[in-house]
Order: sequence, then C-alpha cells, then structure tokens
Amino acid sequence: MSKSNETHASLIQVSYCLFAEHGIAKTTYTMIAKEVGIAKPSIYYYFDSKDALIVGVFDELCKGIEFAAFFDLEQFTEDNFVESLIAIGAKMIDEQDKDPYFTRVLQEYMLLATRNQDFSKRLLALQRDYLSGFEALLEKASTLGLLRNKDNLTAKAHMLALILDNIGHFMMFDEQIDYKQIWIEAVYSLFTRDE
Amino acid sequence: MSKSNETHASLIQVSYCLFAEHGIAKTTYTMIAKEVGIAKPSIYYYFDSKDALIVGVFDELCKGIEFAAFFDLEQFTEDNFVESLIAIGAKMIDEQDKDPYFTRVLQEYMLLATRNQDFSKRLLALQRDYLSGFEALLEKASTLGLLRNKDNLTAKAHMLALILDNIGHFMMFDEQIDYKQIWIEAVYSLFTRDE
DNA sequence: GTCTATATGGGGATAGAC
DNA sequence: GTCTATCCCCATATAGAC
Repeated sequence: MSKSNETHASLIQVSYCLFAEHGIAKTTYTMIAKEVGIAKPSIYYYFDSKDALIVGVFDELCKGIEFAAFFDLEQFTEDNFVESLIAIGAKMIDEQDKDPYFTRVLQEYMLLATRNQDFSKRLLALQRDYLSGFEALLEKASTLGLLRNKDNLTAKAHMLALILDNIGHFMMFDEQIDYKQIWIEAVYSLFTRDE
Repeated sequence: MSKSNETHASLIQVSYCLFAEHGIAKTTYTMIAKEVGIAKPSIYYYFDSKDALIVGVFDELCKGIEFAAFFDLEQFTEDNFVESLIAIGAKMIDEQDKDPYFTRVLQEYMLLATRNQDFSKRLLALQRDYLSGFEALLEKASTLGLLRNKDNLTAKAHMLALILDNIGHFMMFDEQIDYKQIWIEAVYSLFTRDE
C-alpha cells in the first residue's frame, strides 16, 4: 500500500472513531490531524473540505452491510430455516456488541440524512434493501409452509427488519437486556413450532 | 404569563425547532436570538451557557412522554385488550407523524447521551419505564388468558417496546411504509385471535 | 505528500449602560 | 430584562516552501 493510501485509510479510520466519540459536528481537523500524526493542512491533500471527509467516512461505513452480506437466501432450507434466521440475528448482535462505534456513527449519519438529500437517498436505499430482503425471506418460508400465518407478509417482514435495526439503537446505552432472546421471540412469533 | 416566562418559553420552543432542523451542535445563539427576536446576549439572562439551554430543551422534551401518559393499565379489559393496544399504537404513530421534529430531537439527545452521564441516566430511566410498562401489560394479558403463549413474557414485552420505538426512527425518512399494519402484526403475533 | 505560517470568519461569552 | 459593544478562541481553509 502506498504512503498516500495509508494516510488516506488512516484518516478515514481515525475520523470514524472520533465521529463516534465526539459526534461529527464536534470533531475537528485539529483532533484528526493530531491522532493521525500529520499536520492539519495535510488533510486537505486528501479531502477538499470537511464535508468531503464526512462523505468519505460514510462511503466506508456503507461497505459490506447490505442485506445480502448477512443473509444468503439459498442457505435457508425447510430443515434449518428458523435456526439459521436466529443464528444470523445473533451474529449481527455480537458484531454490534464488538463495535459499539458503528451504531453511533450510523445514527449520526441518519440525523445528517434528515437535512441532506444525498445521505437520505443512500440510507433509504439501504433500508429498502433490508425490507425487501426480509420480504423475500418470508416468501420463501411461506412457500415451504413454515409460517404460522401467511397474511400480511410485507408487514411481518418489516417487523423483523425494525426489530433487528432497533436492537442496535437500544444496545447503544442499555446492556442489560437479553437482545438475542428478543430476536428469538420475534422469529418464533411468526413461525410454527412445537410448543 | 409574565414577560420573563414568555421569553423563556419562546427560547425553549425556538431552540427545539432549530435543534431538529440543524442539529444541536450547529444551532447557534445567533440563530436562536434572531428567531426569537431578541439580542444574542439576552439569552444569557435565561441560560448561563449553551449547555444549560440544551438541558432546558431536554427537560421540556421529556414532559408527558412516560409510559403511563399513553397506557392506562386499568382501561385494558378482556374484551377490549387487543383493540386498545392497537389503537394506542396508532395514536402514537399519528402524533409522531404530526410532529416530525420530536423524533429528530430525541435522536440528537440519544447521541449526546452516549457521551454524557446525565442524559444517559434519564433516557435509560425512560426506556426502562416503557419496558416495564409493557411487561406489566403483558402480565395482565396473560392473567386474562389472552396470550397465545405465556413463555418469555419479558422478551415479548421488550419486543413490543422496540417496535414502537423504532417506528419513530423509520418514520424519520421513509413515509411509504404502513407502520400501523406493522404494529398490528406485532400485537397479533402475541395474542390469540380468530384466523 | 507534507510542512509552517497565516487569513478569515463566526462561535460562545462578558461588561456595563439603560 | 434587554440592549450595544467587544473580547477571546478556535474552527475551516489557503498560500506557498520543501
């Protein structure tokens, strides 16, 4: 990796952490430069403005978090459907547990998105990707005859998406809740199972 | 209302709106003073610092949003339980629809709370209030024999709290989802009903 | 690519008159 | 209670050498 790429990556990485710790608006070039170990004006060689840096961090944040990165429709079969769904949710909860910065920074961008079309378009696309992903998943489950009830698949799919999403929000400042159990209950509530 | 109280209330109200539109960090005394129609230093008569103003807006934000303000346990009976639960959710969704500022400002404070003990304590208490409120509600439903399944009442209660909470988040930037239907599905998924 | 030096603007906050 | 005038600081950003 060239020196240029190294510094670029370091700028993104450091900014990401500082955005989580102090918020985007209160993170300054002075703080970033100090942490990266370069002079403040050097940042302008990589990003024309603070806004450009904010976009750069967002680009990085969005990498590899689309629905398909976690859910592979093919892997779900009649025999493993419920278990797979629960396992993936548990995995996502673990990852958020390990990187508490992620949710915070994402929240920062969600708020930015309420005032900025570019961000709102991209976040909306991401959200829609998850909603339609869960819809496809439940359709497959329905075809396999695994659902307790086949009505309103769309609303049910959205419900799952909402729960998984909000677990992240809650985790930001309440560690005492059994999030995996909530996810299990949500999944069980839709699927038939021995009781 | 005295002149003093009038200005105080106006400062809170205007700040609340500006916080939603521009974010707390990017809202300045200059903007607030202009909107309220007083000179910038006059604000210091009411709030010693910007931090004090931020707390003042938060105090106002917290008024009347506790669980009991929406859910009265007494009103839930065997006959109206599911309908009441659905109706209250629908009412909360309508209110958030009418005041899109509320969720945004609350989100701003949630992020502040990740860096500030005072805010995090108070938000945590509010969250716990909702979680235990839903627990009590489901216990009553269970006693009345209305639940499909009596296991893991806590996780089920938390699931409802999560969904209602996150509907607000989603509403911030996606108006095309049938949120009331999602709430209905969530409620139905726990209660027995004719199918 | 990275530096030092510097410009410029606007933020929060205070002094003190009315 | 509200004003005008003013201070200090630090933010983003630029100029230009190396």
